[in-house]
Amino acid sequence: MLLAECETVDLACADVLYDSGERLSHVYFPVRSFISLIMPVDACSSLEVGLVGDEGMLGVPLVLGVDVSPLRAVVQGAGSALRMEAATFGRALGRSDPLRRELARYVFVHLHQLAQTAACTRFHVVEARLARWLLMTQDRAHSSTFHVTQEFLAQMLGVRRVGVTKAAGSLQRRNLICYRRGDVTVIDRHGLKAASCGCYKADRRSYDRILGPAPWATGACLPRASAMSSPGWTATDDAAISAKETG
Amino acid sequence: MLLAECETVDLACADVLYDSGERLSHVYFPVRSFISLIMPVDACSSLEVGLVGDEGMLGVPLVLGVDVSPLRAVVQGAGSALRMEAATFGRALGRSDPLRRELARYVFVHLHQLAQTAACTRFHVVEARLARWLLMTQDRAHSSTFHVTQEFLAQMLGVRRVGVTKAAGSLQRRNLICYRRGDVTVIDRHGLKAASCGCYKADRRSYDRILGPAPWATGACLPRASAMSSPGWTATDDAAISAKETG
DNA sequence: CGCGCTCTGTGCGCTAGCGCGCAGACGGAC
DNA sequence: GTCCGTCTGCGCGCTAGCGCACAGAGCGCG
Repeated sequence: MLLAECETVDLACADVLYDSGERLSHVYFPVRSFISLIMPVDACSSLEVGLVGDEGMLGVPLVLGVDVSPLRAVVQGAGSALRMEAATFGRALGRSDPLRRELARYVFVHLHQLAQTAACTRFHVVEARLARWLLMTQDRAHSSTFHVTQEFLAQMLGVRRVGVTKAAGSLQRRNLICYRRGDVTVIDRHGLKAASCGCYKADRRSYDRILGPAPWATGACLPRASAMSSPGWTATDDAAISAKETG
Repeated sequence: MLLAECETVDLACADVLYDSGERLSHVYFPVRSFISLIMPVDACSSLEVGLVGDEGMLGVPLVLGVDVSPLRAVVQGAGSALRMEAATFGRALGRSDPLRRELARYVFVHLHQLAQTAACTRFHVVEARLARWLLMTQDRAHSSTFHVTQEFLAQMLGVRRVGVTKAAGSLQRRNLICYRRGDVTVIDRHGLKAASCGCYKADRRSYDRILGPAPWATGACLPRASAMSSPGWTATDDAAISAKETG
């Protein structure tokens, strides 16, 4: 029902869907794309505080009845997404109690992730944070290979590029990833988890607990999050990834 | 209407209203007390990610339909608060659309504050963060003097006690505050703002924009936030503080 | 009055990460 | 093949904050 009022759009890498302080014109439901939520702090520093893929939605403030975003939304993985006018979304929200309830739960997960990120950013070393970031991205890219430059990563983690170079080099030497000119491949997902801080697992646990099986954990259509996620992703990759999740 | 279903409780300093992962039995509306929201990361480190006084409420997850809290809530300023059973609160929420809308806006502000804190914690030096913290606390204590040890502050800011000692010493030498065995007095609020990072002002702007005049900005009963705040606080201090806010 | 607890201040060696600048490596465009 | 832009790797000096340990200062309590 919700999908009927959406239009499909293709998002290109580095597109800015909205900037900090801007009005939200649409909500987005990524299908194969995924998007970074970035908190700018001054002209040259910023920090990623959230990552949205087909497990979530972009436009949390609209769920809360506010039409400006404190965060910048930057497309990090190109691909398709469904989107809906803010006003249409507001009406849909008003009509459907279950939708409102489901999205409220998603807001909670987002909130939890924010708090987790705040603490993680404060206490954990770059290498562990990088490992966490790679795992999160892999989940949303539904692929163990994706494109991301160290410069971009540095912006996300709020560190210097050199810091990323060192951390990535270390992970590569330990045969956990392979990094070649912007193309990362996760080789040893299990090892990467061990190298990451507990924050990755904490995020996942929170999501699964509140919203049930996520796109990365099941091959079937999501029973509870169906309103938020979208059909169209292939189950094969996810299942392959999930099979390794036992660690 | 909401107040009728609340009971008044007295909160003592260092009371833990709920711990991370615990079920939320009540929501709280601080009257003269204020409460720190803390994200524990491991046994010995934690980070304050929110502060709730009479301008807000404790129990955001319940607004979102989730009954566990990812955060620990510790009473930081002793005093009275109104509280309400989680179930009763849920019913009230279901009955009143305006209440739900108002609280959703508060959740948004909380969310914004979380993101702000994440970035602040990453980029700003201890001294600036301390200044921000003191200003936030002064707002909620409705007094320029309050009790807080450096040890506690260190926990909140996620740094060593020594770091706080140095930062507080610096602020004191600059005649912005007076620190004597756990009793802090803000002497020069304006100067303290200058010494703090922009995050304090950003928080305030966000609150005022979304929820309108807060208890710290007006002597009248809040027109929009009345469901969340409570009568009983004296306007004099706030007015006195507000008078200096022009900076 | 003196004991003991709590809170603050300091010193020292260490590390992670910063700012800057530069060199090499890869790869697409012409 | 050559050129040039992009991406990665490294060196160097520096700072903020860490871990640890200890000294003094205020204050309540017996």
